Amino acid sequence: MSKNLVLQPPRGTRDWLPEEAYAKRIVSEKIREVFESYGYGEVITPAFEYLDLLKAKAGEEVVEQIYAFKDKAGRELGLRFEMTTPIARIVASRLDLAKPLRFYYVQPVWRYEEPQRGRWREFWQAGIELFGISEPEGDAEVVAVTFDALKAVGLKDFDIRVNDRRVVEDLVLGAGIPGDLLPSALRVLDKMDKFGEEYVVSELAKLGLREDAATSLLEKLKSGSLDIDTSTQPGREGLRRLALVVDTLKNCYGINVTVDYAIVRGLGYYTGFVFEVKAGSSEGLGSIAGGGRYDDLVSVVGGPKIPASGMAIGVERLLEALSMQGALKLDYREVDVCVIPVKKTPEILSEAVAVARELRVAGMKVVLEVSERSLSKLLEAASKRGARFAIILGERELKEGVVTVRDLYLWKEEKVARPHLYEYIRAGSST
RNA sequence: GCCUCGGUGGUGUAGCCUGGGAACACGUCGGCCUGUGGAGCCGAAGACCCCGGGUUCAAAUCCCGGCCGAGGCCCCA
Repeated sequence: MSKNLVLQPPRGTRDWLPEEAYAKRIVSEKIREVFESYGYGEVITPAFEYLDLLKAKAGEEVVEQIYAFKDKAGRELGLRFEMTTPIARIVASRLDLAKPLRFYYVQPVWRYEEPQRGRWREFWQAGIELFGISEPEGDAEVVAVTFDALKAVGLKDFDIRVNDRRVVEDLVLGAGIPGDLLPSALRVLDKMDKFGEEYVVSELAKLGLREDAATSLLEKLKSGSLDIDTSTQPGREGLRRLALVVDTLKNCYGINVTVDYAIVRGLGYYTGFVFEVKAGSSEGLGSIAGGGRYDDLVSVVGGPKIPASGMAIGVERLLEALSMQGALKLDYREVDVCVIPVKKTPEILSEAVAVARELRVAGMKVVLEVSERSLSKLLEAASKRGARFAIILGERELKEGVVTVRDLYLWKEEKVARPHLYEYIRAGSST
């Protein structure tokens, strides 16, 4: 063994110890239940894909974040940086599957970025994709699933912000910004919350927008009103659909969302509706979840044009937000019962194994203590590990056909006849 | 790509400014106590103070370079 090995996990990755892994699993399971309750089915795809596929519809910036490599046969591959493109591949290639399709996943993805709070190079996404529904009601369903999933895990005061790209684009172009500067303008507008109106106006001036035009543009954007003037056909369409999504959510699902024209979202494949979720009291974490409509992706990947809408929850961010809110209360216990043979004679040991097996079969977590330490040390260890009971087994017990059950919480112990052991422990566990 | 901070036993830290004995907590192991004192007390093991160079009689400490990490900007889950 070399002494020089780096024992930390690589930058941007992490280990999950039992308690953390448990929290992640519980949260993931609650999310899955919500996804499945809406009729979504799980899909699992490879960690790596052909590089060309991943590049197909990603912005240039995202392409640079792909972990790319060649396999031994020279194939150009890359680790998936999100799940939507791989799933679009499935949909594009499996035209035999009847639409609409409802898929979900809980999987790790990889991006070569500079790590920060809530930003990892390997992270988990839990998301859904809805293919074959072009109506705004599909977008509303996606938002509703997101809402229910976040509620199910106990996230408090989160805010869902919705937008349609075409509306902002319409307004920005209408204000007089040339088409080629649109991306820069959108980026500037996104800074509204962070740097304030004055900053945005001055930045827009650099893009050639007069101050009064910029101010009136900001007025419209800030209003979050669905009753604004649009100048283009796509803009009108976007506005109409956005209003429908908001209405459906409010009137049918009872979910209130905020219209925020600054939400644009980075991934290049969104074609209209977009949304984002941020949680209260989790500043600096970025968005917990996000999604939108991507009607072109399946065709870009080589399939027919199939409308689609989807979203992803950042599992690590969700966990961190939950723990910041103090909403991550889990009763984690690794061990329920510790079986301690006093001496390791064959008779005692086989009785200990039998006792442990009996309780394990009944669904309890049982450690059979086999290390050579004094009884008091072993009791101490069992207690620290969080076990509720210690079962002490030696010659005396064997002779009498009983076991000594020590309640490590109540500091009591009692001899219990073998046939009543499980009953005794089960009764004690629930107090 | 830019910026800030950091790297000291297994883990988390103090010490660094104002250079000279490497400390504390937890953890581990043991003794008091070879079938029940989970507490407590006592003890032990465990660190070439990230690497390399420089300054100095003397460097964990000051200086330079590198490597690694955590955050911020950008962007994003």
